[in-house]
Amino acid sequence: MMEEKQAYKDSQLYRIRHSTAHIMAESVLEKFPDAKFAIGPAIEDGFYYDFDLPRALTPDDLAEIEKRMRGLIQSHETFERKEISPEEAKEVFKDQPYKLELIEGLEHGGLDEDGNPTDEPVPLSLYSSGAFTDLCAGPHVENSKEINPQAIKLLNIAGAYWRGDEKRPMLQRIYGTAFESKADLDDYLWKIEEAKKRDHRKLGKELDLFSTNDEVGAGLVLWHPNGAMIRHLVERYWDDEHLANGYDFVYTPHIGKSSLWETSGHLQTYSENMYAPIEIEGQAYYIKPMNCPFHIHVYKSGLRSYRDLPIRLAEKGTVYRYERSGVMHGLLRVRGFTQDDAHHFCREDQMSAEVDFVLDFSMKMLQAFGFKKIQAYLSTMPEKRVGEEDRWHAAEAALEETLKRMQVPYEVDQGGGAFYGPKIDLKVQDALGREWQLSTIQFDFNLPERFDLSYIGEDGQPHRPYMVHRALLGSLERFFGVLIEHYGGAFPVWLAPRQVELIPIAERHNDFAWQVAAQLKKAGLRVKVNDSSDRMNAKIRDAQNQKVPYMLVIGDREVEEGAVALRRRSGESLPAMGVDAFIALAQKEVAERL
RNA sequence: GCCGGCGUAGCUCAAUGGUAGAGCAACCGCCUUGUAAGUGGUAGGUUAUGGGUUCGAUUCCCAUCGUCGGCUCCA
Repeated sequence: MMEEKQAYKDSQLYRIRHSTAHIMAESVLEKFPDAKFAIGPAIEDGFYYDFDLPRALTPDDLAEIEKRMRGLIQSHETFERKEISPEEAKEVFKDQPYKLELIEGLEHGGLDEDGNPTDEPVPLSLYSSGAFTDLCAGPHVENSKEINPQAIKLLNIAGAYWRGDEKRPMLQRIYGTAFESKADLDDYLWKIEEAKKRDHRKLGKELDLFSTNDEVGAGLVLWHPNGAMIRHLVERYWDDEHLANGYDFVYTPHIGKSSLWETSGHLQTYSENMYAPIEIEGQAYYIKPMNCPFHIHVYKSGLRSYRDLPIRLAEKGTVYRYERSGVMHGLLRVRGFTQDDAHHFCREDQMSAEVDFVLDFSMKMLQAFGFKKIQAYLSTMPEKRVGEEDRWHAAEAALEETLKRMQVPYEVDQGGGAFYGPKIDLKVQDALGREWQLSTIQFDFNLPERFDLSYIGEDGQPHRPYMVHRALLGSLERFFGVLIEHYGGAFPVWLAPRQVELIPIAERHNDFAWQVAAQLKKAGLRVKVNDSSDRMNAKIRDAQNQKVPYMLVIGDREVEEGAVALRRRSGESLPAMGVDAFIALAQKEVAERL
């Protein structure tokens, strides 16, 4: 991954994108001579440039700028590099406050153009192309004729804080992209279109899976019967697997007294994300943003022996967190959600086996839902932290050794751990190659201290257990959103809310259809009979749009033979088969989770 | 929270400073059908909410709520 990023930075595509950003800035400056410009790097799928402009941009502006860019590209501008001193640079950019700030930073080895800290003063360079000169380290193309004017596209306008700091001015950011060929651009735009078709918010409506509602409140999800059926199936599988793997289930309340959250430290460090307290009988109660303190109290409810460990307490715990109004996004970022949470308590000598177990278990769980490509991220000890250093190192070693042993591809984020412990996050890749973080496995050196957790060791003395938080699916809401997009709404048979749609051709076939439906239901299949007076074609279209995996057409032939004619949602039609044969086929595919 | 856009029937969308229209869906019929939309009719809206400007606001202005694209945040 790291190598890939470096390779991209060295590539011609990167130079094309970065240079296209400059061309864009040139055309924006032509249109708004007083524009102040900030930074304009190439990014993963394109580029952007931030401007401080006298008025808000409109989509029409974008079209106009894009058109002008093509003209500039075709005028074959050369990109010329020049090294200069900070003093010269300040003179060149005397009317550009953002550039002056960058120069200051570079001069003193503060931050570079990407906002990364640099230790030493960086040599300054200018790149000039056409009428535009920018403070820029490059690299660029030599001439704009290397840019294909048919392979550029401006995508959208958005607000962005100067240097990502919400206390600084809000600038206007134009996102765009560029490719080497028109075909590559078209592929990319196709992928964006495809992603729109799979958008879980759109599919959630079309397939009647879930909704949110003004009156209920933002970020609070209503699961409709279809979505709730899928959730039920996910939960049922999750329950079975947990029970088979040494977990104990617990149920805990949704609110707890303020003293609980003081002990846990959440009131001191997490209150910004917590809902306001509920006062009753002179006590303040808080809605839980996390399940941990409750699980810890289950642990603490009795004296624990080293023989009792490991203890694995699991709960699909619903939590509420205040999220700022602008950050909610469908099911992926909400205010009320259910974590598939568990806390492991173990001895030091069990830690390695426990980490092995939980990583293996996570991977199997994710794979069961069709996510085959999984990438791990290991985050280690940060500067600001609690807990003894040797415990940190022991935990990090256990995590990393497990990743190696299980040959899971991983990246290390040095110093990226939470203040309370190191962690592994797992990201899955979906059908379009997008990454989504689902699982997290985190050590905690904070709460066991705060709640004074202990177990009695072989030596008769109390010892502090190691504690691990983990969520495998993350939250059921987020997981559902990712699942919808991964399958594009065409859920595998075992998860499809409706597995079979029976399609009688004429009214006289309805009775037989109902008989078949009864048989299928008995066999555990989820079935609907479409006995409306619609034409068969319309019924097929409807079932197809609802992405029902099996459509069973029933006409005179089928009634006579006691058979059904299977059409799959792939469009494949099979010759008529007996009802038992269909049940066997469906049950096999359900068992295989196809 | 911030910048910008948007909010009209269940859904997808149209229209206008003089109290709104289509397609699909729904409902009632007719048709009885062989692998992606048969057909006629009926009903459905305080144009998100609250305030303001105006003789008159759904349209213009303000606020609130929701939502979209980003930023920021993501213990």
